[in-house]
Amino acid sequence: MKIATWNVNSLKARQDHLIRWLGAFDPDVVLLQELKGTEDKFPMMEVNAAGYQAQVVGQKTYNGVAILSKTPIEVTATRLPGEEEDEQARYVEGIVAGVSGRVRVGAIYLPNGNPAPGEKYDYKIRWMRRLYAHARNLLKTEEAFVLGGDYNVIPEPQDVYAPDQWTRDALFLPESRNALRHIVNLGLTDAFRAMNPEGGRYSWWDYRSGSWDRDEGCRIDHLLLSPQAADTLTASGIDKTPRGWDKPSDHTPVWCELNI
DNA sequence: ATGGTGGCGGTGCCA
Repeated sequence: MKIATWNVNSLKARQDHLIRWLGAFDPDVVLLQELKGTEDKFPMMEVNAAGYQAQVVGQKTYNGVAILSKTPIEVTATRLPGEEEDEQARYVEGIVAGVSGRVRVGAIYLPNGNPAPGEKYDYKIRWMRRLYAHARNLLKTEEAFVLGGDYNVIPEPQDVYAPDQWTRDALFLPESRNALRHIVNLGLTDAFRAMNPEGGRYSWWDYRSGSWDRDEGCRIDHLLLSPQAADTLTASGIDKTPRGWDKPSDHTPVWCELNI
């Protein structure tokens, strides 16, 4: 089972890229972020025609997440628990069936948090604490799950070009990295890092300053696996192809393969 | 050096 995550930076602007990439890469499950539209704007007919069912949590202009799957999706959550007044569309979770078992998948769009310090950074850290609590609860099920998405956190210096330029950024502040490590230390596996020990591999490149052409990016899109999912991990990678297409998203898909 | 680019929506906000 191939599971991928991709921040498309507007599905309206990236619909053709999504359909093209689904056909080329043939994933079983895709976790999408930054749809930047409400549910009624989702191109359900085109996604269905490509062979996928979809569960969408949308929002006007900002955020928006979705799960795409070749097999039916049993939705288990449409928001991250822990802050009832949080209206931002940043989480959707469901259970999908594989050949030999089932896996729970969560699509995550973690707050950017800039500028830091400030209200937006406080929201980011609160959101990460909520994710920690939710992951801890999910682990009690002792089932296979994948929490994947745009985490907006650079885990280590080897995951960013010129880390010294990012020391004041919300994506690389010690408190952000500590909060992510706290979540991983519950017993989760960063799929890409587990299968690719080398640094200098990125999932996002700024539109500005020729970052893509210079390969100056950072790795902020992650697939975190429960122990039961990690036990079935056979491969993981970053598909840089769509980032090189005309009018691309600034992110490119990160994927893992599970024997489920 | 405080920009640089892109999406949304039709102005500034967000990333």
